Amino acid sequence: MKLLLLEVLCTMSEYDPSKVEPKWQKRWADAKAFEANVDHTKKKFMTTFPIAYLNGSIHAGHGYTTMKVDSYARFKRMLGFNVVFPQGWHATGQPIQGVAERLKKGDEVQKRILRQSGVTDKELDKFTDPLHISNYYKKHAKRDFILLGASVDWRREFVTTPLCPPFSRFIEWQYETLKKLGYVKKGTHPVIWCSHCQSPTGDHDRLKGEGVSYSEFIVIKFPFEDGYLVPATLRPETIFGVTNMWIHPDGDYVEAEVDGEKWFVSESAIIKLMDQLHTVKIIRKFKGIEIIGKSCHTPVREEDVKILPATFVAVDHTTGVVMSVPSHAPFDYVALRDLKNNPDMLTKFGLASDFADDITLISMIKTEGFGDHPAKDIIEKMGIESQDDPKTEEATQTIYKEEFHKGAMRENCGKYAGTKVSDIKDILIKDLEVDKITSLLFEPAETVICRCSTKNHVKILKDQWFIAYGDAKWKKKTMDYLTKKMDIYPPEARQAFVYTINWLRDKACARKSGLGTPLPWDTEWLVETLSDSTVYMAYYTIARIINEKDIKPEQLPNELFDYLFRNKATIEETIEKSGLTKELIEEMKEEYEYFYPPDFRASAKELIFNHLTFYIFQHLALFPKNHYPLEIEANGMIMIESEKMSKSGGNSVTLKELIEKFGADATRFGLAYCGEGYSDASFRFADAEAAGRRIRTLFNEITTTTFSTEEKRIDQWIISRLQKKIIETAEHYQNVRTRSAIGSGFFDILNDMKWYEARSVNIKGPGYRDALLTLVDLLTPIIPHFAEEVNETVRKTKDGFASFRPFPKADKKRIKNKLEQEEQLVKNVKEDIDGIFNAIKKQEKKQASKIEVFIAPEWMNKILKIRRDKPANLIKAIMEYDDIKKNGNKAVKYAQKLTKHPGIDSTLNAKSEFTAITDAINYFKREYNIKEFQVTYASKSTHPKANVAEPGRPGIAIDFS
RNA sequence: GCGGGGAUAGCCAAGUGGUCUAAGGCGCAGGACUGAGGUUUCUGUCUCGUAGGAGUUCAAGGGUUCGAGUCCCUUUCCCCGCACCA
Repeated sequence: MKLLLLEVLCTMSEYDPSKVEPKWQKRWADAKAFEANVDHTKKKFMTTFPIAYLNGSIHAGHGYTTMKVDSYARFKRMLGFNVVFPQGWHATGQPIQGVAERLKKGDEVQKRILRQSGVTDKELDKFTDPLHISNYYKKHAKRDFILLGASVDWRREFVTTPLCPPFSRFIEWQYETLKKLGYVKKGTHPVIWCSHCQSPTGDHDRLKGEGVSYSEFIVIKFPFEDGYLVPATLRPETIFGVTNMWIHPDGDYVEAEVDGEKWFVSESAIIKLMDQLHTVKIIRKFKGIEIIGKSCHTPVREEDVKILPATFVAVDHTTGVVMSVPSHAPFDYVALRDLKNNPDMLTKFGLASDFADDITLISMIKTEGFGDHPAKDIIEKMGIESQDDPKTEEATQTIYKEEFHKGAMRENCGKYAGTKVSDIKDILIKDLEVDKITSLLFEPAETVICRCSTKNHVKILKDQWFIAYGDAKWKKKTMDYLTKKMDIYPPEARQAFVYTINWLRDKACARKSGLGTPLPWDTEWLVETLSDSTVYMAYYTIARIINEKDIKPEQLPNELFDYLFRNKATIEETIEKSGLTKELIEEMKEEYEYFYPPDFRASAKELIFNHLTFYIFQHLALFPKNHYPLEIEANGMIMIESEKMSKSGGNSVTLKELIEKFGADATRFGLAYCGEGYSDASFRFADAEAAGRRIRTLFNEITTTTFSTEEKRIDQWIISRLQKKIIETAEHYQNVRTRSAIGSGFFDILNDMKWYEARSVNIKGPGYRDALLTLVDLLTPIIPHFAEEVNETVRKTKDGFASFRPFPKADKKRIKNKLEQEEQLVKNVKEDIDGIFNAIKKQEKKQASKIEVFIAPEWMNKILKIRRDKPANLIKAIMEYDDIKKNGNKAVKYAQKLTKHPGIDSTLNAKSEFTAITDAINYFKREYNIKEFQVTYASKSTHPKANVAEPGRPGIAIDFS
């Protein structure tokens, strides 16, 4: 029977998130609580989270950023704003097709990822259809947002690409407008290219060379026979130190007609030259050995140099011809030394054994810390024996770095003498170009091998469509707007925006494969992912009407968008072209004018370098000034238990898994608490679990505690503290610092409540009740389901949601600094007593019989007060007062201590200290289980401990019986 | 390589010169409660210490200062971006 009662009690008080949370999610939906409509009596607030990509489940990372957005949205709602938080989906590009294709091939990793997101084996073969994939993930993603309790207005949903034809129309309008404004134009662009697959090789398509980009090599034309021998180099300035040329004796070379000139290059260079927009015709093929021993002519220095054999020459790299600068290039030095030391390497090719002997090193760069011939020095120092030694590469890097940063051109470099190496490249290239001595050749910085195992080269794509992010005026406008008008959270992220705006060049905005909206004027091209996701937030404002009225793409002509978003077309034209009623069009216009621009947008920080910056650029190009975006938050990545999350690595955690395990509120708490600001966050399961426990016990406490109505001193104290916490917490929310908001709005208040309990035993008064309920309000943006439940069961609110309660307002009149200081003094005294007890070894610790506390004499407070006026000489200043002077040595010592430690201070006077401690006598008696606790003015006692009393730090004497 | 951000105790993290004592959370240990477990709560959690003390610590090394986790320099390591890819 007793057991039964206990169980009943348990179930009664048990807070069960798995029942409470769905209940409130349903009620919010039924009441259309988060559906925001135009309401001119209220200020609007539009907040957005990037459209989620539909190639996988919503995971913890989405959850992390979503919590920044949702808690901010909920905070603003409590401040009285008419908040709209729309959400759409992203399907543009290759990845969704990629999933389908990998699945067709039976890829096991892909199958595992799909199974993890809840796909049964039976359904698996449907996922070979991209459309099915995006629909599937869309459905699940929306469900996950709802399960988390995100306060989204779902009427404004859409998906990119022709999967949602009205949205495609919006993109068509966007790009036609950008083109009209001159921001979209045609151009060429180099890409890493696979000649076998006939397509650019993206990072994910590479067997080798992930993340490798291309470098610009300078091809220099050395007159040779009736044409040119053309080495390619990254260091054109070393042309002043060229002593000979290197050719691989066994290499396949060709004589070819390149843009009307005759070039001698490796056979493998031909395809690169052709793909880099040169006209090329092969005349004949030959082996390298054929021209070894001949001479060519150096441009600039105007001398003949010999062509010599070298095995280190990589024939398939650049042009397969290398100019030799043995003074500064380790490979060249070693190769030359080899030839001189082994005459048979020369005689083998029919050359005289002393053929290379007359070649002397030419030093042409002076670098601090190096001799005349840095290559020679480093080779000898590192003990490199031959040109095939791998250390030679390392030596090359070292010299290149040093010379580039610290080196300057020597006197033998003509008009360039004295120029820094780091500056010369651009100057020299310009000069050489004028004389038509050079040409550009792009080559991957490191070897790139395609999945099809073909070695890749660089191809320059023609007729590419670009967005002119490199446009100087557009950049300046964007930069000005960013620096003058935008709020960026956290502040560190601003640097990244500035950097990105400066660095951006024209960006290719269309591709030929994947999903996407075709460019209206050139339909074989599809607008690519990062380009169709820049201003879609404007579409949210009209999406509700388009969805509800089922408006067809043909009813959305450019004139409509021009009228709505740019004030360009007239209403009459718009009605005529769209066939929509005036009423409907004006309704759309009103929605847009009311809700736009997005006030707030949050995303992971890596998107600053593309998406978030494009977002600013394009808004400035397309929309009127009053509709430019306002605040951006960029957060770090989320890690799980300090490990990077990776889908293929198998430690990816879906949002749904978290919610099933901990409940929505505990998950929200965990996500909000695991990080903030620019550095990476780490989600910890233990934290989410602890949050769940705290929520349950908090609920029990709220529902079961009876409060007294008598307001005591400690109630005033906690209320005073509370006002400060309200101010702090509101500030943290405003700065999107969810972790700090939980710190001040939850943990700090909880600690104050603990102290309150310790001080007042079993009585919980109005202050405690205030703290408890205010805490719930402060946390409503983080744990809304809980807040709703409290609102209903405790506040007995019949209609209206906790989500719309006003955010607590601090009452500054209730802040009592003196009272707080007095309470702090009590805490300090407790800590000191604890310190004393701690210092006594446990086994010898006896029951204390009496504790006596000595309050420092008032003249010491006077010294503190005098010091606050910052006199030049404190000791001199205090001696002008007789009451201090008569304490002589003691006063001087205290003054000296204060000078040494400027931080020591206390503004309470002796009388306040006395009252405060006296008020806490019962507390101390209880805490230490003693009969006698006495407070005495130090001036009235001869006890030795009375002497150590200082303001803010009373003397303490403990008697043991 | 270039640009940006970092490195604080077992873990996460607050802390941009001043109470000679480095918040808070998690975890862990012990006590209380319980038949037990969980919850809750108290105490402890760098070292030494029978009177509130002493010493050592904030990636490493150096410097500035009466005083440095905090400012400066050097080094090492980590994260993000470097594009046509979402």
